[in-house]
Amino acid sequence: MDRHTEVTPSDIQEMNDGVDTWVANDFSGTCPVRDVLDRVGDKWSVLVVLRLGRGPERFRALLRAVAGISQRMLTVTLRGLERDGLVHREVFDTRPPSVEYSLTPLGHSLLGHITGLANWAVEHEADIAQAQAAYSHKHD
Amino acid sequence: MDRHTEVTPSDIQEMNDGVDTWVANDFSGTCPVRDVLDRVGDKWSVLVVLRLGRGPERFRALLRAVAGISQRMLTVTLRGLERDGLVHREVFDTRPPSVEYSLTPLGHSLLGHITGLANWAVEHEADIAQAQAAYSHKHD
DNA sequence: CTGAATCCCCAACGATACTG
DNA sequence: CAGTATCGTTGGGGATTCAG
Repeated sequence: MDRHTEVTPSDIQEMNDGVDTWVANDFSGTCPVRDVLDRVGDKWSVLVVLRLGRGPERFRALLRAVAGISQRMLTVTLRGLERDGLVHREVFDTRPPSVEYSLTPLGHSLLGHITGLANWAVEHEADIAQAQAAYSHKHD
Repeated sequence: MDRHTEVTPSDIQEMNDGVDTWVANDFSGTCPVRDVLDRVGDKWSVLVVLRLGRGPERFRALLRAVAGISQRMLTVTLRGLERDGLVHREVFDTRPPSVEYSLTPLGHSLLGHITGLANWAVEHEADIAQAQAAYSHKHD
């Protein structure tokens, strides 16, 4: 099996301990998962991508749609996503100016996975709350 | 469609703008996705869960396995995951003491999704780098 | 070996005000 | 409307030390 091609759960189970280099190792170099996490793992990127998964949207609409995000952070987040090629920015020369953001094909390819995460979050909301309660109980 | 049951990409496309409350909205309450992000969206949780997806592992082994994590952060991260019911902690009364960490069923259910993310990261490593290069070029 | 406690710093983030 | 600029805060997390 060649690394940097595909990683399935079963592959992971099969990998040997000796020279595994795909993730979570102290190899000298960079870990692609670490990179993505540093990038998309911030406070807002996932929520913005998730929202744009519904379709293109303008700045102000996004600002209203994403709960709690500030104007500044929306700008910063969108710039980051644009820079990484996940989001496309299109300026319409109107008055007043309007800018539309949309997912690129790359962004869409990510959307599927984080949608899965979102589903998981909704589905297991209760389980986590319950686990927390049990934990608190065990530790006074 | 009832919220808090299942969210598929197609569902997302179909949702109306009026009273959508599943995510990324300024509704008065809590967003499950926001919650999970605050929890698992930290610097290390995903990598630790990913690693434990390969099988149970002891503290010291995890410390070596997860690139760059400090002793303190491994402890903190594991506590958080344990508290949320994603990780099980088992103490063996030996000398010296040994503690084994493993994924709970809930943790395994999450594993699938973040493995998908890991795959995506590996697969699109190059695309992102290329997008970044193009972006830097366009903006001097 | 596992892990708690302490100290400290910096980068991420929020609020606000200003511009084209 | 869509940003940019500036400032202040905070808490995440790294290094280190101590303990069972």
